[in-house]
Amino acid sequence: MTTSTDAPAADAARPAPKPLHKGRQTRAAILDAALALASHMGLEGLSIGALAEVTQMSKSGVFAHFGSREELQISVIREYHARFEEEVFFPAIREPRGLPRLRALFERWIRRVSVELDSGCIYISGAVEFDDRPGPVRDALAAMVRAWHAALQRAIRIGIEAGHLRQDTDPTQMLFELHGLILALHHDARFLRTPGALDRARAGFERTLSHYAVPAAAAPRAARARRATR
Amino acid sequence: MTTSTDAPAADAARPAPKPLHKGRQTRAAILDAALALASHMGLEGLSIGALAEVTQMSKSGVFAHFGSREELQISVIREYHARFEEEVFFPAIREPRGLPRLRALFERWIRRVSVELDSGCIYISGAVEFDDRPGPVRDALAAMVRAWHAALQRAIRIGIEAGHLRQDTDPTQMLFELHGLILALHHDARFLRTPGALDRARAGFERTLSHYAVPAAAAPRAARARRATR
DNA sequence: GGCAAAATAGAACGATCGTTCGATTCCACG
DNA sequence: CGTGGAATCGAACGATCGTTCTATTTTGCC
Repeated sequence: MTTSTDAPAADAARPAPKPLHKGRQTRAAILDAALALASHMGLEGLSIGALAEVTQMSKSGVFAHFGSREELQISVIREYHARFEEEVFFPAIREPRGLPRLRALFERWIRRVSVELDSGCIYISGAVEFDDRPGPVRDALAAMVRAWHAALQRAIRIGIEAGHLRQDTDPTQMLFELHGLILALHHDARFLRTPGALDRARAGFERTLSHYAVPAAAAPRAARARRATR
Repeated sequence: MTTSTDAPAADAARPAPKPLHKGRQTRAAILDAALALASHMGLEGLSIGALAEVTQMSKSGVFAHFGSREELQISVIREYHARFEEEVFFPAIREPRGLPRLRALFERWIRRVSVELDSGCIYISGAVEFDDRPGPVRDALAAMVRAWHAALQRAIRIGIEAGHLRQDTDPTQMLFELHGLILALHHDARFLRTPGALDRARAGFERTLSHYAVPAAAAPRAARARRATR
């Protein structure tokens, strides 16, 4: 019932602040399955019955860990957020301030979104599912997305302070455009299955950078920086 | 494209004036309600019961017009496609070839997506809902989206031929970036409810154009007066 | 106006959903 | 080792889903 199929001894090595009762353990396993299921069927497609089948438990056994379907959905969102931080944010934030950090953030973001074998991005699918559905789930989801966007804007602002980005860069506008590239990648790769979408997202990033980045040490008003490819 | 059920015996005359039986009439009314419902709840959120309630009919009465829920969903997609053509494509295609036409296409696209009181874009929500759900609905949806994208690429290619866009423009890449702006607009306006998203999409379009459009000097016929960055 | 056909209503079905509740099994700790 | 509390099960509930079937109403046409 642990995340790894049947290797009971491997769990001991994990650094455990929590006493790691039996309950926590299976709760984590359920959440793991729920995350995989939600990324394929969407947050609204999450059903306790299907979750019980996957985890080899009874419906009520699964249910007892969350108390309601809504709470389960919110837990899934929080878990996704934690993993997103772990895989995208934390590694990238260790890069040097400015352009390198921004590059790392975008590259890892791209990778997280484009994996089709694994989960689709719950931030993206959830945004569409709940854009007309008020409630706690939507609130939780929006809070996470806003936090991530705020982190990106911070990285952009640092890039401006560091002199890597043009002084007149509007962080909100730049984030809007980068976010668009991610969404287009998600659309083309996962829905249309268009090959090469990943490279197009990268090319779009470079093209965006070619506008917002300072060429060398020029004044911000010299808008005609013609960099030869790449 | 009479793939199946709905045409009784008049298969031969497709563009014939519809006799407008009572059946067609109510079918159109149902489809109208279905479109409104699907744009709020998603294509998967479409339920025949709710549809019957809205149209003041019995469930089986609604059902009889489509034969299955899948066929209803596909009908909704086709109806949305028709309206999309009517509101976005046809008016824009009457603009002069090249940049003016491309501008009109994007501006109308933006407007169609950003109306929050009315329907959300089924192309966008459907793409997320069905990116992991093979079947006829996904196929129909993908076909419509691809047709729309093909039309946009055609407009971009014409822009290149007309000398309005740079000769080395990659239409697929440019479309990818424009599509990203639309998706970001949809996300920010409908989910995050961020004010000013519409203007950011327009600004993104101009910034994209400032890269792909030929500078005023090289245009064969005084392409466009270059404004000095607002 | 009458009549076949089309359109719609009504009831019922099996399935699945989230949720509740009481019984039962398991685990941790004294 | 035993026991109390946590964890889990099993069955059942009401609701809603898509779908089917049989009546009943309505419509279009001669």
